[in-house]
Amino acid sequence: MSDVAANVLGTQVDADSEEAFLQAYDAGEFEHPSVTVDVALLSAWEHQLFTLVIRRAEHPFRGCWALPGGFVGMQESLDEAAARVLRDKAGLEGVFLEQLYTFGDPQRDPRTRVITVAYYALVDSARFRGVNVDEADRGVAVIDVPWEAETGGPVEFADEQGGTLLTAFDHSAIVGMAVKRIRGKLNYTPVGFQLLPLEFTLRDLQVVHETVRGHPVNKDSFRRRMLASGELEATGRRQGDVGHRPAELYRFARRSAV
Amino acid sequence: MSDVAANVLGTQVDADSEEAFLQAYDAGEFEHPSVTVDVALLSAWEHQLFTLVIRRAEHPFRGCWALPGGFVGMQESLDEAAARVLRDKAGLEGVFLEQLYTFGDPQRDPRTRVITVAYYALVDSARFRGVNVDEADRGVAVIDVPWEAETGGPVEFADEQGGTLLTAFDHSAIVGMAVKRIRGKLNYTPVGFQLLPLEFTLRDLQVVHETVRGHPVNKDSFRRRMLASGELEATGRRQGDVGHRPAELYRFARRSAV
DNA sequence: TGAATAGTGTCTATAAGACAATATCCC
DNA sequence: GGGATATTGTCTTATAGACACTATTCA
Repeated sequence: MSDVAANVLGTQVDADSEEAFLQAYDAGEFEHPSVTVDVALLSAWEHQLFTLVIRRAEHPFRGCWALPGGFVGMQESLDEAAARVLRDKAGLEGVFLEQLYTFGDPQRDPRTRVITVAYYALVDSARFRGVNVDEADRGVAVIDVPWEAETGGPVEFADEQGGTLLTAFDHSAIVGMAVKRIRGKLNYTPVGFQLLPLEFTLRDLQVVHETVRGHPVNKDSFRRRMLASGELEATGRRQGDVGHRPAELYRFARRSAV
Repeated sequence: MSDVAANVLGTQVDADSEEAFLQAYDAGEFEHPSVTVDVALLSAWEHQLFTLVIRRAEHPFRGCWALPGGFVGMQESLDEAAARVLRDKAGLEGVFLEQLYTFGDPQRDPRTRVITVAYYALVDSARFRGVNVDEADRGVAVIDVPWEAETGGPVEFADEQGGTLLTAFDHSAIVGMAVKRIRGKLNYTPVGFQLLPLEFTLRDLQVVHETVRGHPVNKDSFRRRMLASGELEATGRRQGDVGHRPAELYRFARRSAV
C-alpha cells in the first residue's frame, strides 16, 4: 500500500499489512461512528448521592432523563469536550473532572452508532445546588445504588420525593460505573475533598465517605487515618452556629487550583 | 426541533434544546472522527515486563513500533473489536482483556482525527512466546518504566538486548497507563494470576508481583496474604526438576474459563 | 446546667515485617 | 552430606476497632 493510498483512505492508523488495509476497507471504513461525551456530575449531601440530569425533549427516550452530553468536536480533545459540556450545560468550570469509561455497544443508541466517552465530575453541594436547576428541563436525581462495595452495575434514579426517574440510553450504567470508580478511589486517594467546600470538619469528611461507600465507617480510625495522611491542614478556625462544641476546620493540603 | 430533524441529523444524542442542536450542527456534525482500538498485550518473565509491538511499514511513524490495533466496525462493540484485533494480530483468544482508557488528542495521528479506545490484555509467558513473533514485523518490547508506584506517564520500549525501540503515536503513553492500571489492580484483585500458567508456585506469583510493581515484596507477608485470601487452591502436586526442595503448586480458585 | 458533638487516651485484635528453625528435594 | 529453596513458628511493630473519658459550645 502506498502512502498516497493511506492518505486517500485518510484514516489508516495501523497500515502494517495488506490484510489490515483490506480488512479495514471491507468493514466499510468510510462510515464512521458518532462520538460523544457524557458527564456524570456527582455531589453529596444528607447522606445521599446526586447527579445532574436533563429531560429529553425528543425521541428516543423522550421525557426520560439523560446525563448532560454532546458531540466531540473535530478540533477538541476529549477532556476539552467534557469540560465544554460541563460549562455549557451546568455552568461549572474548574471542577474535578476525569475520564471514566467508553461505552460503545452498537445498540446503545437506537438511531445510529454512537460511541460515548463517559466522564465524571465532583462538586460540593453548594456549587451543585447553584447549577441552573431552575430551568424546566434540568433535574437533580438521587442515586440509588443497588449493590454493595465495588460490585458494580447500573444504579437507579429517583426524584427527591423518592419517585423513580426513567433513565435514557445506558446512562444508569454510566453513573453506576462512576460510583464504583469513586468508591475505589476513596481507598487510596483524597478524592472525597472534591465533594466538600474549601474548609470542612473531619465529620463532614466522614459523612462524605459514608455517603459514597454506602455504609458507616469507624469514627476513631477514620480521624486517625485522615490526620496521619498528611493531606489535611488545620486552619485554626472552628465552625460556628452549631448547638454543641464546634469542630476545627480543615483544608485539603494540596487542593488543586479551582 | 422536530423528531424529523433529529432523524435527518441522524446522530443527535442529546437534543435537549435548540442551542444544543445548533451547536452540534455548527461544529461540523457531519464530519466524524475515526475510532480505533489498540491493545497492549502484556506478559512477564525474568523480572521484566513485555508487550507485543508491530513494526509500521507506512508513514506516519514508518519503521516505528506500534501496538496491534484496528478500526471499530460499525456493527461490533468495543470489546468485540479488541478481541478481534487480539485474535487477528496475535492469534490469541480467551485471554484477560479489559478496557483501559480512551485517547483522543486531536493531534495524536498526524493524518486525521483518530480517537482510540485502548485495551490491555494479560497472558502467561508461554502463550506470549507462542505468538507469531516469527513474522518479520512482529516484535517483543521490553517495557522500561521510568516512574515509581502509580505515578503514571509514558514508558520506554527496548529490544531484548537493551536497545531503544522507537514508538509510534502515543502508544508508549497507552502502555504506561496499562502498567499503572495493573499496579493498582494488584492491590485488591488477583489479576497477577493472569500472567501465570494454570498452576504455579507461590514464588512464581511473588515474582510476578515484583515484576509488575518494580520492587521486591516481603516474602513472609506475601505468602500469608495470598494463602489467607482464599483465592488459591493447593493442587497437592509439587514442581519438579528444580535443584532444591520443590514447592507446592497452586491454582487460582475461580479462574475464569480460558 | 444539660444536650450534643469534638477530641483524647487506652486497651485489644489483626496484619505486616523480621528472623530463626526445620523440611525436602537434587546433586 | 552440601546446596538451595520451601515451609513453619515466633517475636516485634504498626494499624484498626472498641470504648471510656474529658472538653467546649449553645440553649
